[in-house]
Amino acid sequence: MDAIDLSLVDLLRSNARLSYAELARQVGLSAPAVHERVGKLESSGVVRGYRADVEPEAIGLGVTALIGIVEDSGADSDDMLESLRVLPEIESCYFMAGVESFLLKARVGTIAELEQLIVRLNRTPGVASTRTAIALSTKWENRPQPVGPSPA
Amino acid sequence: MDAIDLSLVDLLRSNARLSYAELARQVGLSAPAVHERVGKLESSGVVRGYRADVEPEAIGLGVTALIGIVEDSGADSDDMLESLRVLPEIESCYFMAGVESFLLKARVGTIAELEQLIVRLNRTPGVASTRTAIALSTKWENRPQPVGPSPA
DNA sequence: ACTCTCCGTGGACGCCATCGACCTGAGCCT
DNA sequence: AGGCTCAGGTCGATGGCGTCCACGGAGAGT
Repeated sequence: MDAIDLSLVDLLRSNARLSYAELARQVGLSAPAVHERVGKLESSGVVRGYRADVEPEAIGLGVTALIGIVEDSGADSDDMLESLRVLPEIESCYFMAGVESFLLKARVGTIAELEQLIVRLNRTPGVASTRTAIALSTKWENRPQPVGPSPA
Repeated sequence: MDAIDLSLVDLLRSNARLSYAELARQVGLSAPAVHERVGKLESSGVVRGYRADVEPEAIGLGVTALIGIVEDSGADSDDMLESLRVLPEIESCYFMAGVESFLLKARVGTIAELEQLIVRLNRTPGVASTRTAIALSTKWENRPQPVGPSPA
């Protein structure tokens, strides 16, 4: 993980479809060298994948909610995690410090679907209670913060 | 936005570096047709960009926090938004229903940096108070939920 | 029926991805 | 010091891909 790797990561975080040739020009190496470096970043797990960033409303996911979950005392967090993992609406899942053990970001199409999701969550073994906050609008999301040296 | 567009979006959400040729094979069109469709999805704003999904710890961003912000009565939300937007640590920003007008997801390297961020936030005009919850671990994040027809 | 438009196909051409062979410098052992 | 070894780079070649263009068919409107 040297400065060139950081630059590559930065470049790919801002545009994952850059060609190896273009990456090579940006960092001052040859295309095969960049190809090998990116391959290593992928297989070492630094780069987990490449995602298109899609306007959620356009694909029928206009409702965003953040849901805190309080666990039953004595509940098994791992079992709960498995129950949460199978719910596709839960896009993100954080294990938190505080009363609420988990915080979920969920995305659904309608308020009715959100209601169903909350009901399902409250029925899940180990869940003592949930607290839902609805996002009225998303100002921005997953903005990549530059981390490398300032653009080489 | 027909079924083929949805498939393309799904494919690109799970792997943004698929070639047009490969996309074409998956959806049963020719490469130029796919090229044009994806171009339209981009220029119409359905596809906002392509991001590499990077392990945050690997780039020195090991601390994730969620911060709720209560606004001063009479504060101008737009001015506040501009103040928030310039803070690179704030990866996501939602305008919420409830007492806390904004919910931020911030990522920093150390607890000390988080402290600085919180201090800065509390000094920002229009901010009445903040409430910070620290994520002990991220179980998963930005998992794309399939939305199209089941894989054609 | 004619035509306009949209959206696709097929062909062509230059660039890119990717492989293999070779080069160079750092570190280390004898 | 000399030389081995390995990591990590460049260079060159080739097959596939991206992308431009001209062309064609289906459906709607007049």
